[in-house]
Amino acid sequence: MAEENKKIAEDLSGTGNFIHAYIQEDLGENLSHVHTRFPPEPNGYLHIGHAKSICLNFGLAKLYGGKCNLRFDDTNPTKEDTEYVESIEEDVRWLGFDWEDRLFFASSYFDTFYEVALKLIKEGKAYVCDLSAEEMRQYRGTLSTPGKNSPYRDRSVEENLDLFTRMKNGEFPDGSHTLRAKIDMASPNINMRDPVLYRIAHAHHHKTGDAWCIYPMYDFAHPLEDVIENITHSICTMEFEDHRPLYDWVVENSGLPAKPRQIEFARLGMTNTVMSKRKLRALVEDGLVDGWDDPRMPTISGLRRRGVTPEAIRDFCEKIGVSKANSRVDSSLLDHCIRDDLKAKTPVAMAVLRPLKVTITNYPEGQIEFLPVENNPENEALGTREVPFGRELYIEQEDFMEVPEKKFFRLAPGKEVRLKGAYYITCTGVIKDGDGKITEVLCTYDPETKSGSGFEGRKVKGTLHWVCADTAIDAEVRLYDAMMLDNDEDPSGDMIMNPSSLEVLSSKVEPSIKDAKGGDRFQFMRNGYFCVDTKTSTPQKLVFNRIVALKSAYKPGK
RNA sequence: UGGGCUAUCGCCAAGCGGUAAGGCACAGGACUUUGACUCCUGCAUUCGCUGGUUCGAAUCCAGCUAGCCCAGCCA
Repeated sequence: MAEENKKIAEDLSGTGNFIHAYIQEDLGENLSHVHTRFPPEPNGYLHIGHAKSICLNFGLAKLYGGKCNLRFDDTNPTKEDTEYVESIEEDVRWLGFDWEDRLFFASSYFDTFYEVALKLIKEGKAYVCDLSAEEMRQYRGTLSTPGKNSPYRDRSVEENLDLFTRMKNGEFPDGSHTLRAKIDMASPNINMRDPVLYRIAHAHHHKTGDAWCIYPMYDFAHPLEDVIENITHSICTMEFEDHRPLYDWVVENSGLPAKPRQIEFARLGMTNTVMSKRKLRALVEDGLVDGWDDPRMPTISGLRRRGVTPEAIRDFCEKIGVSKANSRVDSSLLDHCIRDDLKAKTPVAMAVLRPLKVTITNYPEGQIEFLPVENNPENEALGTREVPFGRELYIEQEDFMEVPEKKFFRLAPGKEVRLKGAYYITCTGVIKDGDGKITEVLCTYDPETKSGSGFEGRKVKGTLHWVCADTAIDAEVRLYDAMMLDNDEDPSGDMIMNPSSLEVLSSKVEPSIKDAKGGDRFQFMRNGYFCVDTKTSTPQKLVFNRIVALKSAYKPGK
């Protein structure tokens, strides 16, 4: 086994982040396997920051031939709910990870936690404290001054055992007593100043019901959970770095054999969005977004509904790397990963987001012809389809300029462009309404230039997408922009919702996609990637979410 | 002002004493029936600062500076 481990370590030497170095160091010594865990508290929905942790934990386990558990850290019943455990399971599974038969709940270890607490009391390492929350804060001292011992610190083992048992039996009200570790009230690390191990909470737990009225604190429960599950590497975020001495203290004094190693990494920050559970919940509760799965949300469910693939998210998590430095990843990297994943596997269709009517004056009235168009030029396996063409069409409003600016090589009076898969057309005039607004563009087409005919007579600079007016179907298209804009904060320091984060359009799409189902993805040529909304789209009225726009080198007005 | 952590290109991020990987972004160019994709090219004589050790330092040492985290009976 040791040889195998060395082999793995050698194969991986030089790979990426600092965690590998730690693991390889451990593999070289006494570790015969790698066992990690993803331990969310079921008090909210998962977001892309959690995806980073999920990819890290499951990824490391897979890389080293080990295992990764899904464990709910449900030690605070007042904030948790089964709604969240269900959504978390769904999200982790959707992301493509498998915890097999290792789905655990901290709450199922409550008996063991209690036993360890008893052991600590008997060894004089824990005591029941009667200080109120306010008093305890006073006794704790400050960042720069030591705390002082609780007057209850030297109770006898017998008294502590009696009191703790009565706490468990429900004889005391919330807040009246706590069980504390006896460590060092003068420690420069505040976490070591006799931390609370258990508190009283007469609350209903989503798993254990009313069986308990005392609940363990994170600092006591988490290391024990890791020990019980034989976790070798307990990976968490940077803010727990100061807790590591306490983590090790609990492990050491638990009397249990496993010795997990806690490793901290920097949580994900991203531009133009917020990642804090508190702020995301506020957006949902204030009705600023359409729930946790609003397509603008950085939640896994929001990204899923928007049409982002798990592959793209995994690729993103790999590309951002893992380190201990505070960072804020540019959201354009996520956009890139999304496009990169979708470009070859998504069929292309034509949709005109903001329609402008075009009449081909020399094309026979009433005639419709079907033109073959490839579904994805990069992926022949996706085949071709027949797209109807007629005298009346729609093109994109932004593809026409009555007075073209320099470098505008789309349609303009007297200019010729290609209609994708169809013909060259030349603009011969415009029709305006009473306000001078252009309502229709008049063109002629050249039959000789038919797509696929091999016409080489002349080149044209622009190729436009279009849709046949008679056969087009109406669709609602939702364009999303950044949910939050960086540097746009209110006085409280919170970011403000971007007022143009959602734009709803009445669009025209080609008839070939009329049977699209919720979750189906398309590239709308020259526009971006879109996904049929799973919540609101109906066969009568298709609704598309824009997943991400295409890149564009065209800079209007430049 | 106590303790912990971090500092390498606009944004991420490798690097672990032998003379600055990669990705994103950006800028040019080629190609193009998507101004997309793809392909080229460019993009840190320099690693928070200052000293020191060394033939040689982003890497070692010392001192400074800046940012983040910790005073929940939250996780």
